Amino acid sequence: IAANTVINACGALMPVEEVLQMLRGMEAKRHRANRVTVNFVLQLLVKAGRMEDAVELFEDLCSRQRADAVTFGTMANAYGKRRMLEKMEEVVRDAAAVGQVSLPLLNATLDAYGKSGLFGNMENALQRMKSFSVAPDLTSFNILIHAYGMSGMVAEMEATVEGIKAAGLKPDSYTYNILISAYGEAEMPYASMRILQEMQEESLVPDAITYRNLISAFERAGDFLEAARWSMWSKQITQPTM
RNA sequence: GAUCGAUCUUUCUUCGC
Repeated sequence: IAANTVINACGALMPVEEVLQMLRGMEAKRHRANRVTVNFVLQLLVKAGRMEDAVELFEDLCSRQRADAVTFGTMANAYGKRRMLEKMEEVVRDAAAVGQVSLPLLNATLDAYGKSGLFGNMENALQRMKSFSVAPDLTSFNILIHAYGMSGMVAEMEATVEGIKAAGLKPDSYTYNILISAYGEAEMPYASMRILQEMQEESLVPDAITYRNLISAFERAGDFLEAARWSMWSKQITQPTM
C-alpha cells in the first residue's frame, strides 16, 4: 500500500531500524514491498554502514528471485567501495547467472579496481563489458581517467580521453573536473588551467569543485600566488552580489 | 503489451573505518 511511498519519501530521515521494521511488517502482512522500495532500503543499509543487514536482505532477495539489476548493482558497489573485491566478483557472477548485469554494476567494478590500483583487473573488467554486450559510457571513461590520473599515469589518461571522442561521446563536467585534479596531482597546474579553458569553450560552467581542484593544483606545485588568485576569483564567481 | 518517472555506478570537501 502506501507504505512504499512512506518509505521512499521519509526513509532517508528515519532511523534505519524503523524502516526495517516497516519492511518486515509489510512482508508479514503479505504486502509486497515493490522492487524500488526494497532496493532503496538496501541502499539505506549500505549507506548506514550496516553491511551485515544489507547482505542479509540481499541474500533473502536472491533466494526469492527478487533481486534485479539495481539490487546487484547496489551490492557490487557496496563491496567494491569496501574493497572486498572477491565478494564483488561473486555478485557479478550471481547477476550474470540471472541475466541482471547492468552498466552501473560493471562501472562499479571498474571503479573498485581503479581505486585499488589494480589496473590489470580494471582492463579485464573493461574487456568483460563486451562479453555482456555492454558498451562503456561516459561514466566508464571518467572512472578510467580518474584511476590513471590519480596514479600519475598521464599518458594512459590522455589516451583514454581520446577514447571518449572515438566512442562518439563528449566530456562532461565530471571529466573536466577529474582532469584538472589529475594534472594538479602531476604538478602540471598550467595543464589544469588549459582544461578549465577547454571546459569553458564547451560552454560548461565551472563549479566549486572545479575551482577547488584548480587551486589545489597550484598549491601542490608551490605556486601560492596563483592559487590565491584563483581562490579570490572563485569566491567572486560563486557568490554573486545580491 | 510498450514507453516514461521514484531505487544502483564516476569528480572536490567533511566525517567515520
